[in-house]
Amino acid sequence: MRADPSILHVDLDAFFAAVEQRDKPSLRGKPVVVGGIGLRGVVSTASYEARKYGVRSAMSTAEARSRCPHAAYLGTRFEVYRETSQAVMAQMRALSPLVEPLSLDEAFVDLAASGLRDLTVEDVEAIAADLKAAIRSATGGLTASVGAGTSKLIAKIASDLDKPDGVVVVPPGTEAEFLAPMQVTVIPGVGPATAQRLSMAGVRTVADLQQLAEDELIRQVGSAHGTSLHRLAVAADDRPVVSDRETKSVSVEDTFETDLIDRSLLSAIGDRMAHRVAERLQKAQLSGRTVTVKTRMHDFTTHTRSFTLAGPTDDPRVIARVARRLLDDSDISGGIRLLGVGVSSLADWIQDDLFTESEADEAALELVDLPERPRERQTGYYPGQDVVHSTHGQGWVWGTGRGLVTVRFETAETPAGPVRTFGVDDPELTRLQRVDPDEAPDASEEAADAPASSAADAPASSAADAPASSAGDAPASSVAEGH
DNA sequence: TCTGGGGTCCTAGGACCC
DNA sequence: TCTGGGGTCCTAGGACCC
Repeated sequence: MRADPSILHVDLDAFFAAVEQRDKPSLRGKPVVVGGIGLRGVVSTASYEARKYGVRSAMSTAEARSRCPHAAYLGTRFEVYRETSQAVMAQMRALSPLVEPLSLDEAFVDLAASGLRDLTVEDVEAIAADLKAAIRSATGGLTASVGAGTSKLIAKIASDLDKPDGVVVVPPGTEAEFLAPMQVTVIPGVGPATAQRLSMAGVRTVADLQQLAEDELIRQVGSAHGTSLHRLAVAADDRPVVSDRETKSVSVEDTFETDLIDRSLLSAIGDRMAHRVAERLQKAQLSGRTVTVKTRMHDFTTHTRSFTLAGPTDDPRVIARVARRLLDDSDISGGIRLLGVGVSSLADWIQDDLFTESEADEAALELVDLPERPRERQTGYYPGQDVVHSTHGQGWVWGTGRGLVTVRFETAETPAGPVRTFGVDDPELTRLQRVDPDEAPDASEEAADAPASSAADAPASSAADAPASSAGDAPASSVAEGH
């Protein structure tokens, strides 16, 4: 823990609504609500005038309308908010090179990184006032609230205490007593579920939390959360300010005005979402291995289905086909209110780097053209030279056409003895690679051990639990086009 | 008046490997 | 005929944040 209050938390006041009021003078001084304006919309930001009527973030727009019918209801204009946010972040970076944005309207600034030493409370108050003025002039009049202290936790909580347009600097050494009288929910990470559990243990304020033994806390809320809460309760927080945090996932989702039940319509929507995700991956020079489809039922229960590819991709067709298959595996009877497509397990290099541009890989791997494309859930035994090195947890990558498929081998017991079978598991990859069977020792063993058997008479049983293939509707050759 | 869209992190079970 | 423990990866779900 540092000795001076050199961590700032800057929070723009009612950001989206303030930008709208800045750009439309007629809205100034009036209640403004920004967010989803459709039937199922929710409020992103309410101006302070609208908050007087009880309108809050995350409230359904329908409820907001009933509380404040005369407010202006506006959809979001993210491009404008992003632009304005960048202007604000630039002001912070002029103050210190170490700025950690948390969202468009919030960031930590570490003053220690700019070489400032032995800052007093008064020093920091002056710096905060200057920063607020700089933000105001750079944004055409937006106000910010600033909190400062010896840690992120204290700075973050402090910025909330004098909103809007305030500055609160917590003197070093007073942190634990500063927190003690507050509700536990002021600690970021303590939401309704955790608060409920804590309250059952008699904990409502941070002072209560300070009294609770760590092992008891861990029993209530789990290991990771318990350990960190036990420390945060006494303001023990040495988390550094980190700029440039890595993106972990990219996703697109949409809530429909009415629940949708038509599979072909949902598939088409999923395709478009996959393309938007791919576009954003490409723009960010990212690619990922895990494709996830999210569905939300009429009763708001939410399900995810995911599939991890052998290698990362940013190809819209690959993402779309995996998503389509995952959606096919999802229960949508009764209709769904939301569909989402996401990609995670991100790499900061793209598929082509791995599969076609790596000299080292070229030596061991070669593209293989095979005469037939896979039939759906094809089963059978194939000799060693067609079995290629596994890049997937289970099974083998085996080539067909110009696509790359992952097949899962399993042993099925038949009256004639054990037979190796496989299910086409993943026709979504875009490259076929083959290695010398000698370099895939398990593969050649399989080839030597398994009795020969044609595709026709091998049982499909064990292949049936592999995810359904969409090879039938997607010739593998088309998958590879464009590479 | 029902509950957005974009994320992050954690947990838990099963498979698999050593 | 029984019995390990640890580590990693994958999948699904949940809490939380702005």
